[in-house]
Amino acid sequence: MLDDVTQSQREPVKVFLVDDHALFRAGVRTELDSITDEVRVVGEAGSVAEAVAGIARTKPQVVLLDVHMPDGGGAEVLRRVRPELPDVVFLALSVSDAAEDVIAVIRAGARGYVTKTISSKELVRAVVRVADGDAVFSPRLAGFVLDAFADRPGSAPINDPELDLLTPRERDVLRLLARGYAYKEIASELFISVKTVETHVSSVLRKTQLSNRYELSRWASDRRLV
Amino acid sequence: MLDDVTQSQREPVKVFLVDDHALFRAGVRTELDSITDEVRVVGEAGSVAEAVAGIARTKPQVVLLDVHMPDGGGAEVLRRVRPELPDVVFLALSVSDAAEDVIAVIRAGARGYVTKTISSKELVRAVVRVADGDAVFSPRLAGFVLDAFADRPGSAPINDPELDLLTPRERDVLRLLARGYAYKEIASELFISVKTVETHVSSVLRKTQLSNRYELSRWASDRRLV
DNA sequence: GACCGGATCAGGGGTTTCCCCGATGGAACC
DNA sequence: GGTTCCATCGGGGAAACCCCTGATCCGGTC
Repeated sequence: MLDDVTQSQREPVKVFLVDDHALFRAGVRTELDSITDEVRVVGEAGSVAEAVAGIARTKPQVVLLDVHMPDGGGAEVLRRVRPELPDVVFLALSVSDAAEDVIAVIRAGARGYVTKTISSKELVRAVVRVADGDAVFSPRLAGFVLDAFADRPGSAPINDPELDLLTPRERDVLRLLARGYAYKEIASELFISVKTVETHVSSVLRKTQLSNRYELSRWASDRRLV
Repeated sequence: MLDDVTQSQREPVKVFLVDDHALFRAGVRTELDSITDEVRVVGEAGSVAEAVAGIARTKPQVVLLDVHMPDGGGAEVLRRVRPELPDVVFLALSVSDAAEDVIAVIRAGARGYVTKTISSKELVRAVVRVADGDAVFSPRLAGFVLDAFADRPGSAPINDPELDLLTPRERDVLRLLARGYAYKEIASELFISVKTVETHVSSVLRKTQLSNRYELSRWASDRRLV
């Protein structure tokens, strides 16, 4: 926020664009390249796989990253690129202003999150700032991260739309499941049959949109259910 | 960052100062009250106890909070005030730019952290922004929070006798396993066959004395391998 | 050169998980 | 008195997981 460094004195910041809409990429590229020489677009990609390869090849300083893409989220790109290239800075650029999207991509290592309502000029400024090591967020979005980071003051295990959907019995099962119990063990613990356990697990998986009990285990521990 | 709301149109933001140096408080109060009518200082305190009482009495929107005080840190004020007055916003204002100070006070619920090198004008702007629900950090400081929040990829996983027993490849497999990847996914990620994945998992289970991959998942996340 | 450990792969077999389907009894709500 | 939701149970099947054994190749070490 307070950096008055004279940008014109240095090399342009090398930027890589990741977004599954070619038209959007073209727009951003044109805007960034035309309005300033502070940034320079060195490559772009329309999928996770392309992004991983393209970033490794072009070695940008900053990656502008769409959060939702057909073959995986922006977080996936982060997870695959960061181990190899820890110095690349990621700035999420998304239509979504949902807290869970922001948190997920920041948790994966992005250093900022701006929505696509941003103007070209502001985007340039945001790119330069993250390249300088600053964090950049659209208004309100930083609060999501801080809330998630802060110790909730007594405010209990966390409330979530998905969590509210679960019935009491489903939570019982989930608690044990997350602790590593096998279905059979859960069954004997709760005095119900394995089949009933399966039914509950199925419901939980469906309601949480997760695909297996391993993710469920992590999901539950994120929510302090264990 | 992008809010162009006309401040002059609304009520001044009510600010409470907490700092153990009376002279510093006087300076801030004079500056804030003189240079603008966007903010108004409604009270001040030189200790944690005074702060808790004063904030409850004056009901400010924003509290400027020193991090280090004789009878407890700023985090202590936060912990005691927030349960009663959840709508009060805290902005840390400190000489320290140490990561642990920043993290501690943000974890306690502060919505920003600026150092005392800030100018009066910038401080006013920072106060207004946090009152608007934005997060405000001096340059570089936000990065500390994001780093602490992000899943750490390289940064010092815990060491353990069992962990030392694992071969590098076994750790690769374990990392993905703990993230909820299926064997098949791990195989394609690491360019090995499912059978090899099974072998590695078996070795890890044997070495860690655990009985299945769910326990393994929790074990790994306890050790920050994920 | 022999030995050992790490990494890779494979076969075979048993267990567990997951996902369809359907069913019953009870409570709550209109 | 029907409808809806919850909790319970089951069959059948596909996929994934776990374990055991055995095998090859490679890079160190003694």
